[in-house]
Amino acid sequence: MARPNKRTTLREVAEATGLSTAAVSYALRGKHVSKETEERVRRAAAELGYEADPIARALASGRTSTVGVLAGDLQDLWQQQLMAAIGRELLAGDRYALILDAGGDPERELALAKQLRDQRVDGLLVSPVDPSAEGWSKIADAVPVVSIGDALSRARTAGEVLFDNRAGIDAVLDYLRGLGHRRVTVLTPTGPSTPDRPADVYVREAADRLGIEAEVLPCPQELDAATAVARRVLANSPDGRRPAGALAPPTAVFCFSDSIAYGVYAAAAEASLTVGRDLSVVGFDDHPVSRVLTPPLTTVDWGLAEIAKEAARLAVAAIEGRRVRRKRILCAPRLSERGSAAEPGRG
Amino acid sequence: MARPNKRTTLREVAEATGLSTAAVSYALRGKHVSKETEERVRRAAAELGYEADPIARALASGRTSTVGVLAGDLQDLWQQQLMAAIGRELLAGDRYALILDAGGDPERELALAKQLRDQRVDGLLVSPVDPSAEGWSKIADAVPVVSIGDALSRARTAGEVLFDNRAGIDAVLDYLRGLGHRRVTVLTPTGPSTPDRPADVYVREAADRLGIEAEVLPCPQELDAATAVARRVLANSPDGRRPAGALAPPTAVFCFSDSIAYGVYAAAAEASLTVGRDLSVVGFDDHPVSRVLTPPLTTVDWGLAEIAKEAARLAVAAIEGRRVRRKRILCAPRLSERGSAAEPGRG
DNA sequence: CCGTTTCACTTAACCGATTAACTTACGCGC
DNA sequence: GCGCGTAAGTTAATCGGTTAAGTGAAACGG
Repeated sequence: MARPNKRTTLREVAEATGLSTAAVSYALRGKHVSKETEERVRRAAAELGYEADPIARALASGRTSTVGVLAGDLQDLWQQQLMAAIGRELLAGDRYALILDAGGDPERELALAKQLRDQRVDGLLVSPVDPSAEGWSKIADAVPVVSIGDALSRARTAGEVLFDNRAGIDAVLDYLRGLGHRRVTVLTPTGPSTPDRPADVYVREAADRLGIEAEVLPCPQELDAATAVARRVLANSPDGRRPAGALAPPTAVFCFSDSIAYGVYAAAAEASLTVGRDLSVVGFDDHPVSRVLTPPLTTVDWGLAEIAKEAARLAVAAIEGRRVRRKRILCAPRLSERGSAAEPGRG
Repeated sequence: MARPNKRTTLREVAEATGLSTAAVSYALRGKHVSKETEERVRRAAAELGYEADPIARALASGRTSTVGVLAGDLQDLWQQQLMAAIGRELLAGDRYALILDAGGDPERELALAKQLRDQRVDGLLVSPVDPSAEGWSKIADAVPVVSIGDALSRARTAGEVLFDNRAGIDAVLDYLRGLGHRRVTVLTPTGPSTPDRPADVYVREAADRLGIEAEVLPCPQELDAATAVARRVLANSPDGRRPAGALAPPTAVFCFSDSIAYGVYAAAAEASLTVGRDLSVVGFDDHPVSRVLTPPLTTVDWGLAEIAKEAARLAVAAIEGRRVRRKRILCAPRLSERGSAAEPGRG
């Protein structure tokens, strides 16, 4: 009524009740005031439509009941799923999730993380582009950080939700080997900061152990780019049109993300190869759409819902200052065997 | 060096340079101070590693160089794409996009919008669950709001990016009719607040005009739920197993979103129907994955990149107080004709 | 009956900036 | 030499809360 387009402030509630601003502030947060006063204040606040200004509160108290969620690359379908799941999980716990996208740029990633820290997010969840960056350390000192997918090697984080990549790789390669494949191309995501990806090492180890000839190639997540890479992989393909000096054609492609696998599907279609018969494809995320492809993509399910739940739990625990049994959650892979991988046909 | 884990404040820079905090504040923002002083201040600030506290700044100035992006439902694949695109667009313009997810809940949507307004986002982009809600009005009075997909009927927004649904519906139904379809099921997204969707009306009008028998059914976006609905639609399907009293089976399904179409693909596969031969399916978003399906999904392309660009442009213009020629952008549909729709086979 | 808690508030400092209003000093025209 | 405009800073209020420290009165133990 009073001033149009102006919010009611704490002071106004104080004047309305004849109390001090401090009393009102305490009352609204249920701290050492009499039952009656609290009730009186609540009533007045409701009447005036008072709602605390989060910015002022953040400045004074240093807290915001807000959690930052930083995606390394929101273009990636799987990260989209992850962010959605985390957001929902946090919302269920009455905290606002602010989702930011680093767009795959390590510098931007740190800049955004700092921005969030400065905005006083109570906690920060990251699916990092560059987990080994120096900068994480200072950030993790100022706000509890939970990382997902990769451990932040130089920071003391509040928790980590990691994937047992070794087990996942073993499972997939075992499976392919069991089907009879001996020549597998492995497409791993290109990352700016990955001089010697542990995943690559695992692949080689597993391949050696199983007697599989594995060719590891970096591949972008984005569909068109992935398709282009896949085209090159299939160029030296079963029908014999293979350039001199090219590697032998793979009978199976193991993709480190389902979006990469989609690129392979697209390239296979162009080359008139039938996935699941002429070419086996295995993914690594279990994106919902993977079930709809023809044939449905055989992939690795890491339990997205639980990942989100665990990550949120770790963050909330850290925010509330609770200790937690295990700061490091290791997700186990479950192979979702569907139709896209089969025995190699003609080699 | 001085105090560990404590940021340098404006005051400290002031003391270091022997100036007042006001002078430093002005200097850092290049306002009426001498060149030399400005230089001196910059140097000192850099030396002390000073960075302005965004919260304090927001409280004092009311601005944040931050834009809120509110997704009605981040579970929806298309909105995921949209959010990613918008985030990237804004980042390119040096503004941070804070993405929030309302989870399809209209009340939560407004609560989050208020939260963002209170956090002093400079602008707000919304892909609304409930565009007709009262609450938008107060929010749009406090911060420039650009809505995407639906106009906020009760608010004075800073801009709108809408889809020419009528044209899209006409294009699709025209196309299906041209192929020979006379019996089409239309799956529109379930929305909590849609008592009489204009889209439904358009469909009926177009169907009447074209002599098509259209059955409009609400359908959730989420894959499993959509599959369930699609199963029911196909239950009374070409092979004759149709329950007594059921509607005649459609020869084509027109889905108001690609994710719904994915559900139809899944249900069709279960029923051993070949999409593009036994059943025609058309989508409405052009999600990247749609190209990878077998057959590739015929769908409507609205130009996601341009939508994001226009929305960001409108928001930025409003934030900077610039006037803009057209506040209302109407996106034209482009039918991406691929393999999922064909002439009806045996009916 | 006195000293000590405890309760229920109040006072006032503080968070870290921005910004309106005021002060100085200098240069300039006449 | 005087008044005036302007450039370059300073002072202090303000944004809207939180919170440590203080105060006065009632309750309580001995």
